[in-house]
Amino acid sequence: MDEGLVSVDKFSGGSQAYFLTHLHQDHTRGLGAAGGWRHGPLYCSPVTARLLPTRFPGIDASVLRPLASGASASLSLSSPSTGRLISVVVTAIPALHCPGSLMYLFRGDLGCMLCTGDFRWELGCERARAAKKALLDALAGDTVDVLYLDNTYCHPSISFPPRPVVAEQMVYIIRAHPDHEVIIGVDTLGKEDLLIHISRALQTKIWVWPQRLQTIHLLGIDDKQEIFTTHTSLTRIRAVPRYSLTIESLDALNTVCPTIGIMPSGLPWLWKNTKGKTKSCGKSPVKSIRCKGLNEEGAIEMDYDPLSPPKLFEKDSYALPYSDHACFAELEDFMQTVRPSTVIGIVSTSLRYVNPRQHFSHLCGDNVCSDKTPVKSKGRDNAILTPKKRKNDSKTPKGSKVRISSSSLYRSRVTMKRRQCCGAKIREPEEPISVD
DNA sequence: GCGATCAGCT
DNA sequence: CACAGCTGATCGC
Repeated sequence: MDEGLVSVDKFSGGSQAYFLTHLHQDHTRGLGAAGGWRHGPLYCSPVTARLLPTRFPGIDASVLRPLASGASASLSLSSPSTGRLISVVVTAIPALHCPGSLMYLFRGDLGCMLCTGDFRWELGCERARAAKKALLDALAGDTVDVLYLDNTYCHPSISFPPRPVVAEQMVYIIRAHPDHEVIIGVDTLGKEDLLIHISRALQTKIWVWPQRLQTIHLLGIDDKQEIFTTHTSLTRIRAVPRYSLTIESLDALNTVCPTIGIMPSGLPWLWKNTKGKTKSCGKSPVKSIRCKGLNEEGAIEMDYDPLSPPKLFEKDSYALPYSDHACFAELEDFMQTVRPSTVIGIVSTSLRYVNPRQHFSHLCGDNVCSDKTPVKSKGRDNAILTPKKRKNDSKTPKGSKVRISSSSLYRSRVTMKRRQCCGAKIREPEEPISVD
């Protein structure tokens, strides 16, 4: 296969065109290289293009090639080995992972390849049905030779409800704590729909940290500032960086006033109650919930008890299966729809890499072939058609002198700089707990 | 001294 | 466990 042509979510150079699926940090490594991005044209969604300069100030707007959902672009590449022209048409498909997230379908002289990036595939929701139609339209009957699949939750034991259902559960939980402050853990991008739903249902504004509000406004959400605020005095509900929602931070907040924490996440081990039993994928839920108007049947039955959701910690804090990645049934439908010749998972860890072929070989065209998927190192396998020189173990050279002097001063400055650029870690926002 | 990158952690 | 992402240490300019 010809190499050095196109890269998806990989920005180490050596390609002729670059594609960014969405603006989460684990997909943008290499984009912030010194002196700005200059390796080649960078394709992404218009939303991502709008947000990019805030994350990567050095980026030159002239290299950006915004591609709207459903739109196509023609690429004229040249083969690094023969110099011959290679024509490729790329089409952007909504990925429904976070704002601005896309899949990319490549068709042309190299065959047909689909890179999902991270995606969700809730076919009970209109948005996903539209995405499915866009994908089928773009495919136009072609067979996908290689599918690069978001295999984050590629295991039959993993299922979660559509996000609107979980959003309603969240409203339910907050309503059940009318006198509590509420802390919700979120990332730098994503789950805006969830927060908007909560705000509207409870007629309450939601506090976010300043950089998060900037992101929201760049997304074109809440221009009239009716939903989000950076003033804690206006609301009891706060969305804080996910990593800052800890036992310690909740304890600290509870010394001031009663506070619950809510972690919307697909991570299965979070949905355990205090006795350590997994609830939402277990056998007999205590109760189920009906949410009306979410699909044609008018209701979705839930295998989840909204009255006593799993505890995040041993406190009034909850984990909800609100996932921005497809669950197993959704992956199965996706595989059924695409029926690729080959599938490769884009997510892997050193401990557990779930090869999608393990579960979906019957949905692949080449299931007679032996498994040629390379053994994965920790990280994501995002590159396509690029020189596959992945360095697996870059050992840190030892032997340099240990410098101790002024290091603490240096540390704090680094931290301050990062906070200015990326947004601060918020532990006890604007709460006068102990000011010293 | 500074930015980039890695290891470690949640 | 680690979705995505913070933190501190270290490297190289």
